Amino acid sequence: MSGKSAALVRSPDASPWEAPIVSRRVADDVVDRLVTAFALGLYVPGQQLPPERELAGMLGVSRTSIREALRQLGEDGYLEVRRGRTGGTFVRSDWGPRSAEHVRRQLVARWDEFEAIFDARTLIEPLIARTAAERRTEEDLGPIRAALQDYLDAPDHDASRRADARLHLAIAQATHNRILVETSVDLRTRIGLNLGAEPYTDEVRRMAIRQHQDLVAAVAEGRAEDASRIAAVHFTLSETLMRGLAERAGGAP
Amino acid sequence: MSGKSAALVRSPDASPWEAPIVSRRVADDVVDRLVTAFALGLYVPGQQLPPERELAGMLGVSRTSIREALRQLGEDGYLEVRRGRTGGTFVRSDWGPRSAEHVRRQLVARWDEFEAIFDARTLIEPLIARTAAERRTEEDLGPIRAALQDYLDAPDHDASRRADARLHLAIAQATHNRILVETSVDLRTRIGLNLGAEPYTDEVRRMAIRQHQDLVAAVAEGRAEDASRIAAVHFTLSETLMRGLAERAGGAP
DNA sequence: ATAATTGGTTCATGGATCAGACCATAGACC
DNA sequence: GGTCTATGGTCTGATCCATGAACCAATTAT
Repeated sequence: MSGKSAALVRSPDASPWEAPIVSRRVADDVVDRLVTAFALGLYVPGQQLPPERELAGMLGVSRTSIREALRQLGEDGYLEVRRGRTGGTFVRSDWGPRSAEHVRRQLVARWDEFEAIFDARTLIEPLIARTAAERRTEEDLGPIRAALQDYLDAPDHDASRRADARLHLAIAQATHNRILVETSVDLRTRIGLNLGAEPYTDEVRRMAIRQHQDLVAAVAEGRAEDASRIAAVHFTLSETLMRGLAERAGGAP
Repeated sequence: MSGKSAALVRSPDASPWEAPIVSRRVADDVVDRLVTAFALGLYVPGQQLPPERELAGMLGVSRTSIREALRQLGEDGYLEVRRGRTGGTFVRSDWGPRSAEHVRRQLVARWDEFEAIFDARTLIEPLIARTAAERRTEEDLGPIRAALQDYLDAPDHDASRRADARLHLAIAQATHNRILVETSVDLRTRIGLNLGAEPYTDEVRRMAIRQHQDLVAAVAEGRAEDASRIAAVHFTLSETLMRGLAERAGGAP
């Protein structure tokens, strides 16, 4: 079967089925779960994670594996542990690749991945927004508006990121399609994995607030084309910001 | 952390992060790879798989794991083995759920999954077609046209399915985005996993031929909107066929 | 007949994972 | 101040998974 046709496997190769299989360890899955939770804003910096024994029970794995996962996350600077009676594992407030050098290396190493993710996102998120506008029910609007309000009220960057994640998640869920929700979460998580945080300035925040308001209004009123267009602009802004960050960090080719 | 807000987790729930982690075995990954290869038409019924030792080398796993995977696929009736010098493992010509009863059970069990997959497909594939029409280069057109020709020349159902898979893969690759390619392949594979084969009649084939020709023309000429529209119709047809099959099998609710 | 190619089987080894026990720390609580 | 308790830190033995290698069995090319 090495005679796979050259026509079939081309440059953006779809993971050729003969690629080596890497056996994933349980701890790696735990790491992915936790990073996803962080990216979704389920844990904010400073917040305490459940005790290791409880995490083990929740995820159905041994404490050994939980500890290995926490060790990895700790190495990357995502976590901080305190011992003693009120101790525990806490999310660091400056999590993610910390030094500029670290950012640069991350970006260079994963630049291709990066391009693909952002590209896919600016294509798929408008589709999600359009579909949400077409399908949203009254019950969908509650979580969406709540997340928007939280976003407007967010006192700091972290709260803002968290509300942003919840808002886009709620919109994705308004499509009533599990696969679209998963895709959206997956893209967001991959970006979180690669970077940690988007750049953030007051001007950016003002633009994002306006876009979020417009997007929610379009979805609520069922203006599908508007929702699609606004989402396209919104995620293009996000992409531009990240590219700027990458170029300032010297990571862009 | 059980206090996750009710607003955040709703009916099409995006795999709650606390769900138990299932440790995947290597053999299961091998099974997935092989089924994907089948769904992509890389192996046609009657064709011989590489020897176990060679598969082990290709996938970077032990022969033990390969054998376990082949055992599973054999149990499900996908494979047939012959011993001796010219022996080997062969793809069965009637693979997939074989009896109508089997189909019905499959459909009932996975009906929700099913709905979501088809729904996502009719949303995402037009996006892929549109993007392919916008971005395709001259080099992309070769594989696309070759696959279309193979589809037109296909002497039987199996060859037709194989060419169909290659055609849509080639179009997805013309988007030059790895994630879109993966998504398309993933959706196709999931459908293959759930069903094995689509219904197939001469009339369906005539319609599909026309749609494929139109789709390729639209992509080749860069008519993005046309490509999107044609893809929407095409995959809606596919969905309708499957629903019909499901209802005749008594599986639809 | 013999050699070659393939699947079928067995075994020893190392690593991953688990369950459980126990230790160490530091703050709560009396 | 002393004790209790909730937490992280460490260790051990058992079990299961995956590997690599050797060898057996069947079948056919030569």
